[in-house]
Amino acid sequence: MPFEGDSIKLVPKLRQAIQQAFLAIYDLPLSEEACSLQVTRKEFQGTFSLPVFSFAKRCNVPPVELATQIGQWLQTHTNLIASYNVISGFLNLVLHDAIWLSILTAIAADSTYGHLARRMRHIVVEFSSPNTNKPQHLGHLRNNFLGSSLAAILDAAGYTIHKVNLINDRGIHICKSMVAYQQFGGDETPENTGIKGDHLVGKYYVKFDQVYKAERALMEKNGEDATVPPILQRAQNMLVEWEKGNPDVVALWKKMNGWVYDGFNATYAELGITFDKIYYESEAYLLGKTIIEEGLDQKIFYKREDGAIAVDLSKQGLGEKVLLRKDGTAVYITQDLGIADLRYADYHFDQMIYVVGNEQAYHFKVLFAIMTELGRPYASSMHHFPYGMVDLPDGKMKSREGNVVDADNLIQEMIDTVGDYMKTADKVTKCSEEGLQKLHHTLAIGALKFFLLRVSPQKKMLFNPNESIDLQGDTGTFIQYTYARICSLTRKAQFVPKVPLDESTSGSLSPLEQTLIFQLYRLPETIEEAAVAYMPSIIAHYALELAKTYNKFYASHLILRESNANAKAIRLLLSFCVGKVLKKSMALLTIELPEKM
RNA sequence: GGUUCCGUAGCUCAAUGGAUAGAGCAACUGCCUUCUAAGCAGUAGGUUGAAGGUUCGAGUCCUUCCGGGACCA
Repeated sequence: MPFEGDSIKLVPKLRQAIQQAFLAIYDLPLSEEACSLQVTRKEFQGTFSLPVFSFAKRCNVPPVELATQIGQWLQTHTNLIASYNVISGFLNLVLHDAIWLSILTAIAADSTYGHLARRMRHIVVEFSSPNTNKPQHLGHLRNNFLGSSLAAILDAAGYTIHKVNLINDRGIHICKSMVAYQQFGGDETPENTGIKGDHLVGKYYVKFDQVYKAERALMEKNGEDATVPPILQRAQNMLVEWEKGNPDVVALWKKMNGWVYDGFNATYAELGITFDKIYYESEAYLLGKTIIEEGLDQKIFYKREDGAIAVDLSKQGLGEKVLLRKDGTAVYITQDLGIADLRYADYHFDQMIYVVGNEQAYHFKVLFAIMTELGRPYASSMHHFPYGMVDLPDGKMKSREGNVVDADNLIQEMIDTVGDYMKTADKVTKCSEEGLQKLHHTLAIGALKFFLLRVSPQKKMLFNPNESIDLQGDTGTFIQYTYARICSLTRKAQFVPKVPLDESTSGSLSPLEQTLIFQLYRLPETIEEAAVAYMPSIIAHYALELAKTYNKFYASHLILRESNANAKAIRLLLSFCVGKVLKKSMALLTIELPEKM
């Protein structure tokens, strides 16, 4: 549990004390590792617990007796423990209030609390990576949020982060919407239709699929070979023309991609998603092709009889993988090879993280295996961060069939939901019309982000479009509300953090106050844990727990109206710190907190 | 067929190998003349997919099976 910036060194001190106790009483030397403390369950009194079963066995002393002796020793030989209790082999430790108060003041005084010591390591996080043939949907939202949150968490954990986006702007799927637009689009533009650019292009991607299916059905009915219907043939031809640089094709491609970028940028802006650099596959697929030449020269790759270039990864259990089609066009992985080299040249990263859905796990195993075969020094630094799909009640989303929860629509629906809720629940927030719009937006985006981030990344999750995302219970809104409450208190008290507290400030803390300070104390270790596990959900649950405890505290303690000046000062400072830590935690999830709501 | 991820309350999700498996939603009962009721307190809800194994202790680790998803042929 120890972490950088723990000025109190509470846990290390406790562990050392436990080591000393075992040595003094049982002449048993223990590593600090062995003295691992856990958090006391809330039904028992105490903060830290030491399970003594394994020690009892080694010392040949009954667990309860051993726990009692250690507890006794700690109480008399250290200034940390106020009391202890032993329940069936667990030694529960209650700390002195003075310890808690010194921790509280240390947290209040630490302007960078929640930032771990810098490590001289660069991490590139790639996320979002949309295709330019359709607008973004709910699945992209999970990706965007996971990627930006992971980047924020790793940044707080001390790494230097580079957020990059890789736009899939070329390839057969892009040609499909281009072909359909060419054939059916007339002179439609985002301007003359009023349709957002990415949605307009997406419309033709769906159109392509409809025509393709109709053509197939007709050919099958006529007993013809239906593997390549005319519209697909046109798309394949277009891809070849594009790679040749046919001016008309390139012009169309540029025009349609431009529309999509305008649309994407609007969505990113709405969500507060930013990147340090954007890569385009169209700029790297040729580099990928030169790497394929390199692999051929080194006999790592080979040319198949049908003319396709492939690599044999059967000894890694991955089978044969095609790297270049028989017509010479690049496949998905061709460009990833090029991009990898390009990015290493740009950043010399110590770690490269791909935030991509778990359905592409095989793809990344292959990519990393190839980079290893090619002897790239950074091959072992590349990691796939897989996350589960967002499913709908009736199954998977399918863009081609238009069966998707569109990101832009969902955002707007959430904003409307917030507005409706405030109207029907008669929530009045005193602010300008502009401020109200901003509030609706903050609450809507916050609820959406939290909904998607509180679930463990690797698990698939379910979204029911018929039920709007809750604004009550374990939600982002709950945390935003808690924060707004705290701001209201500190505003009314005209509170300015005063650290250290007056010498006279002491007094006993309630169990809830102790718990709150302990939870505040756990922020850095929680960040560390989330960074190691790549799990924003850990931060989400931490923030929820903190907000829950605070609301219990708020309901059961007087703060502004407390007559005891010491207690009031402590509770205000505690509230201030909870607000500060909530804000920091939510920032790690890229969620904003309103000061009033 | 092979690889891999998952399976916990009616639903959505938690639980560094630790104590009586926890929250929220939905249902029900209380609490606003007092610091924001988007809140708080309470009731009810479980054979952690199944069976073995490892050990002081398994939802968690191992094996097999069942069920679901994804990927690779």
